[in-house]
Amino acid sequence: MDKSYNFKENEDRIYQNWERKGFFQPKAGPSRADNPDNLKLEKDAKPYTIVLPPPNVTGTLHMGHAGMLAIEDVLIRYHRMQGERTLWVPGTDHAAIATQTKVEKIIEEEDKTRHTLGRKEFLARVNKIARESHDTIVGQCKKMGASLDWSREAYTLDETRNRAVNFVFKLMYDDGLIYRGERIVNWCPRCHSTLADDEVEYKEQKAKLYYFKYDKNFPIIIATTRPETKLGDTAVAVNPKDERYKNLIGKEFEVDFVGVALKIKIIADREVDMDFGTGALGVTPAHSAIDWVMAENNDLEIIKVINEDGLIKNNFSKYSGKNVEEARAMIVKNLNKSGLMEKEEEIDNKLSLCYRCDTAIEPLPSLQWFIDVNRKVEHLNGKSIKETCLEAVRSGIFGRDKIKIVPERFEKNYFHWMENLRDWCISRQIWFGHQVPVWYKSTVNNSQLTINKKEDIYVGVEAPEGEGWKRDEDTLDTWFSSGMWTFSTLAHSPDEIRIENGKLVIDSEDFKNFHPIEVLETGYDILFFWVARMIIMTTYALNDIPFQDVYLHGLVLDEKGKKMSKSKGNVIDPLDMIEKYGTDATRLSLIIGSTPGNDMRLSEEKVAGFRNLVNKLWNIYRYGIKNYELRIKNYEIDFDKISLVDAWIIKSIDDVILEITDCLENYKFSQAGERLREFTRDELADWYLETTKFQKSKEIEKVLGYTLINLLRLWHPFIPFITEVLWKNFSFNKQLIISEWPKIEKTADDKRKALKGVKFEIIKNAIIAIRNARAENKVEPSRKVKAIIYAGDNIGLIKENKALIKGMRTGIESIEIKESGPKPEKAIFVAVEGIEIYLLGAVDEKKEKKRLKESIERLRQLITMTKKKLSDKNFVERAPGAIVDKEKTRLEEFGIEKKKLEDQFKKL
RNA sequence: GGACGCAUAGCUCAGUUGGCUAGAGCACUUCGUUUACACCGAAGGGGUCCAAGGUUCGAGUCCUUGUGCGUCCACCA
Repeated sequence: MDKSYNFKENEDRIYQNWERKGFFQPKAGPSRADNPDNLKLEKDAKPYTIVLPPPNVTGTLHMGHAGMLAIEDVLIRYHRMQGERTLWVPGTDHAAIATQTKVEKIIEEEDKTRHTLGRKEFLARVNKIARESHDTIVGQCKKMGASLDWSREAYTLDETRNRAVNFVFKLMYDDGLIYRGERIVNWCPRCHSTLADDEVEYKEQKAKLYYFKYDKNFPIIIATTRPETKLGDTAVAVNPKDERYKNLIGKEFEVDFVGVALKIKIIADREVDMDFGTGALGVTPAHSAIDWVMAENNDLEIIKVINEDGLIKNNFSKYSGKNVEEARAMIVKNLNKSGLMEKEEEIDNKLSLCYRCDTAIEPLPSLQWFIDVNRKVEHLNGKSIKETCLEAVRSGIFGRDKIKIVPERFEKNYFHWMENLRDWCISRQIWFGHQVPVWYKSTVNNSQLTINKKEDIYVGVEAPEGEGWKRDEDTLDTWFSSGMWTFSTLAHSPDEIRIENGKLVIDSEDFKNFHPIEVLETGYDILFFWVARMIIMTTYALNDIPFQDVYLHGLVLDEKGKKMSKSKGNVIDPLDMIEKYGTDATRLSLIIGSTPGNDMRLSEEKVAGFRNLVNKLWNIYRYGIKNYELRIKNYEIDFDKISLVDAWIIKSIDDVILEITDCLENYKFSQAGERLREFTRDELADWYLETTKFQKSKEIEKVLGYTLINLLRLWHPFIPFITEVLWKNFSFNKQLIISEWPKIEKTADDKRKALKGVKFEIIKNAIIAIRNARAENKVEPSRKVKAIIYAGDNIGLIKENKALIKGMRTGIESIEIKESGPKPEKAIFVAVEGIEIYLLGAVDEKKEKKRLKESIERLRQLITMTKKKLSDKNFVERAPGAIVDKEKTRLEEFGIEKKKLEDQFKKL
């Protein structure tokens, strides 16, 4: 064995071996110990499912993905070892807008646009790039050691998923949930496309705020930065509390605004800020989202002023055909000329820009498809989507427990978002994605702004029969399809998806076995985008929840706390880290120190640190194998033959098994990793292994073997590769990945139960005391010294382990042990002779006294409190009997403990 | 403007329902190369747990207010 662990020799090889043997499939597990090649789990084994949040096929995986893979793989490997039928479904997301934009940028360099290429050829280009990206992503997942079941891989835009999308769309349409309506969208006049809200970029700039009246007879001065849109005003809104305008509310005026006739109604709206401008807002329903809502509430006429090229539409006299800047200049000029302009003021303004071309966004009304979140439907037991989704997390629904979000505080965010949810716009004017499954009679132009007659629209899974139908050119919001991810991935061909009695049916074994999934592990940044959408889609389509738990991880930031991005050049590539430090170290660096919902800073030093830890583990085994025969048939320990240190380490690993199991059951990955690190280095390597160099125990092979095999099992979910390599040193014919998770037997014999593990601490204390004594007095290392230990009651213990104390880096040549000395009896005292100083205490008398005093005081307080509690009628009446009994028991225990401490104190 | 979060050692962070002397990693100081490991070992220094007030026998932990920082949502007509 080499001095250092060579991960490069092992990782790819082992991954291929696992995959080839089918260990990533749900049938693999520890239940068939005798025949590892014929894996089969009992049918009644509990299923455990995670679906991988599908990475976008826009490029390569970053550290955030790596962290996600590491955490999910820990869960999957742990549950696999628990004997559950474990399934982790891989897949990728077509990420409609992101992918299309990326490809548009590429073809832009060839001086082409998607329009010059045409839909078919453009999509071919997109698909090619998506496929390349997909292959890279799959390779990266494998490098991370992720035990994903590749035989079940899915894609959000493949045929099976498309089938599910079309069916659910149709179901919702038939239920009246999906409707077509107008809404203000962010329109880029240059790209000729709508933009999602998060694709709009804001730029701080100075802008002019113009104060003017529409005409001489109009009573109110309004303020605006965009006079050209005022050609489409149909109202002026004021705050209902505003005394200045109160008496005008409800009145209507006919005005001549720079040569264009307008009808203006004065309306009241609480949204209006009384302190901005004149406190009066010219309402332009067609070109402002807020105004649109006001128009809906007040039943105002909608006049469109600007067209899709950013030009003023027809019928606006001389302004028609001008672009917005020209029109603005003309109107400002006219207002000045006619004396209607009151003043111009410079203000700070945020300009909305297209993130692609920096063109100013034009808010325009456009015909879109929506999902009504407030309509009550029979399919949801007469409730609305909103109500259902709130209930699913608040109290549970469809007979399931409530969906638990970890960390809990995000439940508040979820409720807040869901309560304020508006109808979900699901159509997008891009080509890459699930095309809306709607056809129109060819006599109707679907980009027009009129709503079609009902008989001219066909909604279905396949194209309609007959001539003259033309499909809607729009595609669906990417979250519409990824919202179905937990169940759509469990179908493996389009035939398995159908509608029955107005409900979606997934007719596959996998769906029956694995839905709903156990936990959705994803980033908190997509709680609303994705997690909420999954709850919407699943509760509606299946009348079930998509998942029981949601675990939200944080973002992986660079060491300065900044988001990693290519433009900043601060990206740490997971593949680089794997190449340099190995997958195991990379995984640990992402798990330890990462707590749910909190961002994490990552540096290369951190990864290097964990490489060192992995190497430590390697050397622990190297030592063990070199010095002991560990390939033995059984590791049953004869408790009569073990030494004090053996008992200590057995007790310790047993405790660790319980702790790690508890941590993993409760999503405390970081804590589990830290505890394992502590045990591995501080307890096993630094103490137990050191003692084996000096102690003679007959059972040492079994004890060491028992400790090591359990340690490997506990570490395996975190660092799968090195643990699998080391596992070979033991006499198991089953690979570690499908071995049992360690358990502490309930039927353990009395001797095991009696293991306290604390006595060795006394020896440890003596050794540490001697080391300290030497260090503090700066003894030359070569100087040979003699130690005298006053051991008190522990004299037997110390005597038995004299050799150990001498050997454990104490630098002591000889030891004399005395029962009593010049100091009190209970404590151990160490004296180092042969040098100037004479005596040092292992236990500081002053400190000890203080500690005892404080402990006694605390117990006194506890007793007071408990007595008070028990005498409180309210408490006794309110608390169940068990709690009252518990309090009584505690009171007794406190009393005994207090007495003990008081005795100790007296002796001091 | 609305909501949520964070503030603990020089740095990065743990600290589960209030309860042993507030912990870890890195960094720092001193010592050490004894055949598992220099990708190493031993010992050590360093904290008014942001401030003020409150609840409690007891607060890093719960409540209120303030300060600083961050994130998300809405958005300035």
